[in-house]
Amino acid sequence: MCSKEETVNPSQDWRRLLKRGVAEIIVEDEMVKLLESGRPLRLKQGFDPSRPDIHLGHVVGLRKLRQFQELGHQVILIVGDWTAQIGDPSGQSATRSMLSAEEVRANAETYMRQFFKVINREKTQVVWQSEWFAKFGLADVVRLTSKFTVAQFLARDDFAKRFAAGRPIAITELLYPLMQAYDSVQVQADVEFGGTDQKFNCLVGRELQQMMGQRQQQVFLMPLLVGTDGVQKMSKSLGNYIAVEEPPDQMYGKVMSIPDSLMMGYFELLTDISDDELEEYRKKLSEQCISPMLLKKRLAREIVAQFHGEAPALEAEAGFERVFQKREAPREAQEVTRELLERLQEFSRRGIEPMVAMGTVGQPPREYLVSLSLLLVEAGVVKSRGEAKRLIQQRAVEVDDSTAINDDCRISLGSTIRVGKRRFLKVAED
RNA sequence: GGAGGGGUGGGUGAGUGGUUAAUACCAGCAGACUGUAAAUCUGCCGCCUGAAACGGCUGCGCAGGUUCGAAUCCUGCCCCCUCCA
Repeated sequence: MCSKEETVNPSQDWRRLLKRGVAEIIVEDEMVKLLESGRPLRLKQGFDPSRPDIHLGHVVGLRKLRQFQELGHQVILIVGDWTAQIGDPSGQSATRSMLSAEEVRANAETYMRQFFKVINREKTQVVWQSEWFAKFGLADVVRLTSKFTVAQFLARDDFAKRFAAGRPIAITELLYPLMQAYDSVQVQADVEFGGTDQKFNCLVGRELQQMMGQRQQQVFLMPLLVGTDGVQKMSKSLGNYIAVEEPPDQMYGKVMSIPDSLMMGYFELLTDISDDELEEYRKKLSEQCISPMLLKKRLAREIVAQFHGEAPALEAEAGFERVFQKREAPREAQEVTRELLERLQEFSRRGIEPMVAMGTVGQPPREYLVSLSLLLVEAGVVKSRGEAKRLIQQRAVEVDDSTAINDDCRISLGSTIRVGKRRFLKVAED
């Protein structure tokens, strides 16, 4: 590298954006030329409103978009209200059911609320696919499809695999990349952003643009974030995701639960920590002169702060330390009311002497004999009574720091009940 | 139009009349160990009653039927897949 590039120079800022946390740029040279031209670029990002939840996996790409925005480029957000009806075929086998117009609208709103937590709304243009596809006729469809062959589409990895395995590929699924490509034509995209699994679709966009006499868009592919399980890509259907709208303490906890091996990747893709610092951490980790746990706490803090702010992030950290490191009860827990206890006591009395430990005569009691399993079910922490009983048997339930041995249990006002590691109930004081 | 295969618990997938609430694996939950990491070990993993159960209920696409007894047999229906044309 020449020394010129190391100086802080606004016109060079974008060079960094092409390096960090990027899986592939097609075509990189052209991308560089575009950026050098100094013209504000039209950055296309589409989404499918059949699944409106944004998680950290999506955030990887959104952060990149945001960074380009900050250099003055324009984001075009495409609401895939038509492709939503087809269902995203990438990797998955299931054909999704069609959504009603209202559902799509509601999903789109939910999506955008989350989207703009990362993306600057001012520099974003939102367009709906129906703006052009609603006018599409069969003739248009024929024209569009006639430009491509089945063989071309079978080149796509997941189609090829399914075809080879004799598994079904719906015709509408073949339409999906075409529609996405046509979006690029409509909005005259300069760059399309997506995860590496979007490569094929984005490339179809390039081809179609060329056929329609437009300049080809560049394709910016982001690595897929590995989910909390440490194995598969983060996705809602696999349940290994951290959602953008997750409350601070949960978000913090989920980050803490990722395997150490993912930590540096998360730092790289999801935080602004400098490359130098990243390098330093990497080194220290491999030399074992930094505690992975402390480093991960920093990661969790950084991530939570991005979505909830500094103060809530620190609070989440304090809560985490309290509950999981010191094993104390959380500050706030779901409350069990006295009414519930009274009701349960009636229920479980069954011939046992009506009274156990009461308060002063004439005063309401401070302690109740209840069925613990029933209490857990009624409070909604556990699905069934059987499950609750199993948990008790497995010594997973604690009442005021002592393990509950059997189902019949004395519960006092103000008691804390813990189920497993993370479920808590607090009995009302009065 | 023809031939064949299949629909089983969150997923994959055994089971072809009775110790089958249903093998196994994955996921999940809990305990031990810990850093809510990894690895490891152990237990659980339909619902209800119960201290517990070899107690009851529901359950193998849907609806009926045969049988002392059916996920397993019969009838009808719905859905899916493959191959040939």
